[in-house]
Amino acid sequence: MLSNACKYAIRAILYLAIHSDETTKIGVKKIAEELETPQPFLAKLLRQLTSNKLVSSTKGPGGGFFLDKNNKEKSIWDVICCIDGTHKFDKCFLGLSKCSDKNPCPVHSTVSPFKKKILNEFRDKTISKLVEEIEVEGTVISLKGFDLK
Amino acid sequence: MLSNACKYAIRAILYLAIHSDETTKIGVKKIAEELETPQPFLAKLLRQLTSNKLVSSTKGPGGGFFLDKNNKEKSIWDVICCIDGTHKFDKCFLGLSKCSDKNPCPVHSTVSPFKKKILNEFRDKTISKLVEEIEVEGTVISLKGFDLK
DNA sequence: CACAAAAAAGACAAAACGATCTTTTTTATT
DNA sequence: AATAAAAAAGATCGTTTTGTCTTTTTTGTG
Repeated sequence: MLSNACKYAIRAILYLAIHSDETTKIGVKKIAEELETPQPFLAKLLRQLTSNKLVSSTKGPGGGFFLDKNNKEKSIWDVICCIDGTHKFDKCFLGLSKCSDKNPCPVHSTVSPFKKKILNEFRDKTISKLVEEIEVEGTVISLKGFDLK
Repeated sequence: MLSNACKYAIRAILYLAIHSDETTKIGVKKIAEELETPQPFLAKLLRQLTSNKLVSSTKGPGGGFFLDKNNKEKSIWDVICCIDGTHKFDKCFLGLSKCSDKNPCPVHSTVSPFKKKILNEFRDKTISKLVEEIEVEGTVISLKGFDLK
């Protein structure tokens, strides 16, 4: 479905959304440990996210990554577009370039409704809203080891 | 979502389901041309499908690939398992190994219902049933060039 | 200022995926 | 028996993805 890179990126953003803010910055090392992801690889992804304004960062001692207000108004969809590209969800399930609602492939009617719904959910919900829901529902989870908090 | 290999394989099976039977066998060359897929690559995939009993074949002049009755009772899901592996649809969207209904990741509730439904559709519907539906609905499409028939 | 902590940048390596090419085996036909 | 058509088998190659490593830049602190 998504690339590894994209999965790491989403988890990192959610981690930052929960644990960081303008005054609490977090270094790659810490993030990679908590998420159990390869550290240098994650560093590269964070750079990409930073240069696309999805994450903020400061250098030097006490520096690190964090989400500011603008960053928290972004969506999961923005992250997917940034890492995996825009066409992750609009491509035909069977890879046919001309598949569409009007000219459907044999599985279009099965797959298309779900893709549309998921796309909408990911596109319309901000990171901050998503984190809020997670916390309200009590389903907050440490992304490390995956234990309930 | 699916690998290229798997997309080619599904299209090839559907093509064979529509155009072949025990007495009408089709060679790789023809199939690859019709589906506009790389020929040697498709040949390798057809071998894999054949050795897994999803497709039948005979060698020699007049030989080729076709679907027999058993083959037509298989499902799209069988094809996906054969080419991309069993875990294509049961893995967590964020790649977390321990994600489940009881221990959900932050996007589990969004993604999970859709994955389950699609999985069921692909698993429960036989190739022959699928082709039947396609033909009844009049949405039969040549997989080449993707024009309505 | 010197130092150390951190991100930024980019070169490099390994594995998976996509695709091609050549050779071998089987088999129908003449 | 010879030939040719077809799948089977497997060696090879290029690209993308995944991941590591080293160097540079920035910046806060003693």
